[in-house]
Parts: sequence; structure tokens; C-alpha cells
Amino acid sequence: MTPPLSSLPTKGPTGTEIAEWIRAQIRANRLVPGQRLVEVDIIRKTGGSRFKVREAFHRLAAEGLIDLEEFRGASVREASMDEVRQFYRARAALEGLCAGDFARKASKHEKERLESLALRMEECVENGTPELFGSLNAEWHTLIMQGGGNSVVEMLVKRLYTPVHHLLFETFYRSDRLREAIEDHSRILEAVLNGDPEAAEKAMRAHIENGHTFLAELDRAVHHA
Amino acid sequence: MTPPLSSLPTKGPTGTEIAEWIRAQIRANRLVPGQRLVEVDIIRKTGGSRFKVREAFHRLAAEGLIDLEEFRGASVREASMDEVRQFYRARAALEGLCAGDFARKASKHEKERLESLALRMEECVENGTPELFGSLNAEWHTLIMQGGGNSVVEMLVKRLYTPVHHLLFETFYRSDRLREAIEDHSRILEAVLNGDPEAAEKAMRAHIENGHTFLAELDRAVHHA
DNA sequence: GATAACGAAATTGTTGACGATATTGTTCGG
DNA sequence: CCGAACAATATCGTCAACAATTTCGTTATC
Repeated sequence: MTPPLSSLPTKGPTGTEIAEWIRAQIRANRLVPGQRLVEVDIIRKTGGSRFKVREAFHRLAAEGLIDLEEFRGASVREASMDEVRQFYRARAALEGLCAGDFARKASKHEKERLESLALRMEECVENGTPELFGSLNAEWHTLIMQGGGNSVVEMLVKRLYTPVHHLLFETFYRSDRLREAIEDHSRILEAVLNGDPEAAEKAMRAHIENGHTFLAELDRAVHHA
Repeated sequence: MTPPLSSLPTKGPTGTEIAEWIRAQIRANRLVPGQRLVEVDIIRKTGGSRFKVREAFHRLAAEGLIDLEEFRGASVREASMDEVRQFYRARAALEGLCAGDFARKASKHEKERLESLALRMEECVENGTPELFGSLNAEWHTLIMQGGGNSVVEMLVKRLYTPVHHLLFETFYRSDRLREAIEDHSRILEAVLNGDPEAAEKAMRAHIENGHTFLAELDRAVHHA
């Protein structure tokens, strides 16, 4: 067998990659809840084959990120406000667990990094750079989850984030919520520095519940208007 | 509106049904960790087409229940002991959350049902009927999760159960573990009857952590032999 | 006897075509 | 002008055939 020419470089994306592309689109709010995902469009935009696109669809459907209806294709799943509440409560329990573990076994370097992130986020609030706050905040939560040493929980939490990512992003432009978050963070940081797992868990759970409360009130205000 | 499954007589199983069949096989320990899943075999045993089987594979891979390797097909994922620990810790946090919510808002009927289940499980230990204990135990946990009113958490927990179901099943034949579980259950029941969410959460978390401790010691004993 | 090279069989990856269904557009009658 | 029946298009579901790759048994060589 002589595979004559090096025809390798023209390799399309794999199903997993397409799924990640779709997830990214959803996080970036370029695909909004309820929007239909037409196979041909995805093929055009990603270069993948129809087969791979469908593979991606099934994976995302299993994650609960999209709906698959017979002969009607895929559409971005839209979470009800009650479901959003459930997402936040689940995250509170899981990230609380991680925060406790992190307080239990964080290294000196990790603690310093956490403190540094907290300081930089405070600067963001003063300087009015919410986009930077968002990425630092993601780093903050990732650091604690990875430091907790439970990759299963980390994956679960990531899946809980994606469906509400666009909502979360809005809150970064609300300076009152940011100030509240800063206070939450300092409480978490203090508990971690003191090596107090229970306090860290409690503070993290409160932090996330606060985030949901803010979101719920925002939604209620919009609904009344 | 929805012409579901039964109204289509001469049609093979859908992808979701095949996935559920595979899950059931894994839970029943008829498919053991590491075992390869050959497409043709699944087709023969379920009557589904190859296309549907692959659809099921991708769903299960997204759940993390099977591994999918290029040109090497699917195989039942085997969890390391460390991963099993992470499963149990995640479950402890999530089911603890549900137990708290359940204690907060369980109806009189639900409380009675919980008490009844506890009594019947005690009888199982005395009568030596571990299979029945297993199904009652499943009912117990399901009741608390559904009563908590968080279907998102319920789904997450179910996915955390499946990969360790065969291990869990073994423990039902250990009367010492069963007696320990009975005591855990009575503590949870008491907290629920008292309407004490924090105690209920704490007791549930302890219950599941105990379950893992037992499993870990069992594994250590086997490993030393 | 051990090892490497080879080839047949088994298994999975991919593509394209065709039927089934939903969606949209059009026409007709009132 | 409006609504209902009908036709055209778009989109999805399924399957069968083919290509690519691994796996495993066989043989040749040292």
C-alpha cells in the first residue's frame, strides 16, 4: 500500500472539537437559548462532516446543553429560572466541598496566588474593568477547584456553568454585585489562610447563593418592567 | 403530539433506549469495567441498527461511563479507587443538599414513607434479605432526592451512582455495613422528622462518607490478600 | 525456540444517497 | 381580506457500502 501523497493536513475537526466549538458559541452568547442548530450551518462554520456534527449533537444532548427533537433537529436548551436556581444550588454544594478541601490542603504557593487574585479583582472594581474581573473570577474558582483535588467535581461544575454563562456575564457589569463578590471572596480567602475548612465551605456556599439571589432579583425586576 | 415509542410497532430501539440497556448491563455487572463493547454484539442483543448503537456510545461517552478510542471502539470505563472516592464525595455533597431541603419541606406523607422504609430495611437485616435491602435503599435515596425538589441534582447523582453500582451491590451482603447504614438512616430520619435541615444534611453526608470508608477498607483488604 | 515480517480477518470510521417529516410558500374558495 | 388545502422546499433519520485501522494468526529467518 502506497499512500501516495501527504494528504494529511486537510483533516477536519473531530466530534469532540465541534462540541467544544458549540459550547464556546453558547458561552459567548453567539448561540442564544431556543436557537436552532442546523446541521448544514455547523458544517459550513466548522468544516466538519455531517457525521461528526451529529456526534457532537448527541454528546451535547447527553450533557443537557441542547435539545434534540425528532425531525426538528437541535436547539439550544433554555433553562427556566427554577432550573437556574437548581444549577446554582448544585454548584454551591460542589464548590463548597472544593473550598473546604482547598482550605485543608492548599500549598503556600496556592494561597499566595489566591490572595493575589483577590487583590487584582479589587482593582478591577475600582478601575471599572469588568471583562478582566470575569476572567480573574474564573481563575479564582478554577484554582480552588483544582486545588481541592477532585477532578470529578470540577467537571460537574463546569457543566453547570455553561448553561448560565451568559447570565453570569451580565452581573460583571453590576458594580454593586462586584463589591458584594469582593467581600465574599475576602471571607473565603481568610478561611483558607486560617486553614479552616468548614468556614471556607460555608463562605463559598454563601458566595454562590448570593450570586443566584442577585440574578433572581435582576430577573424579577426585568419581568416587572 | 408525541407519537412515542409504543405506537411504532416494527421499529427497533432508539439510541436512548440502547444507552439505557447498556447502563442496565453495567449496573447488573454483566458488563464489567474494561470490557470492550463491540458494535455488532450490541446490535445482535438489542436489535438496534449500527447507527443507533453509535449514537448510544457517544451519549454514554459524554456521561463518562464508557471510553471511546479511535479505531478501537468502546469499552466500559473503569474507575480508579481515587476516582471512586471523588464520586462518593460529590454524592455526599449533593445528597446532603437534598437531605437538607427534604427536611425543610417534606410533607407528612413523605415523612411517613421515609419512616416506613427505614423500618422495612431494619427487617431486611434481621431476615437476611440483602437484595430487598438494596431496592429499599434505592427507594430511600430516591425519595429524599425527589422530595428535595432539585431534579438537576437528582440527575447528577444518578450518573455518579452507575459507575460504582457493582461495588455498592457487594456491600449489601455485609451485615456489619448494613447495621451501620441502619444507624445512619435513623439519624437522618430523626433530623427530617424534627425538621432540622442542617442535621439532616450532616447526617446524610456522614452516611455516604461511611459508605465509602467501608468500600475503601474492603478494597484495601482485598489488595493485601 | 524466539522474533520479526507478513497477511487475513475483524472492527471501526466515513461518505453518500434516499426516504420521512417538518416548514414554508402558494393557490383557491369564501 | 382571510383561512384552509395543497405543493415545494428544507431539514432530518436511516441505511448500506466502502475505506482505514487494528488485531491476531502464520510463516520465514536467525
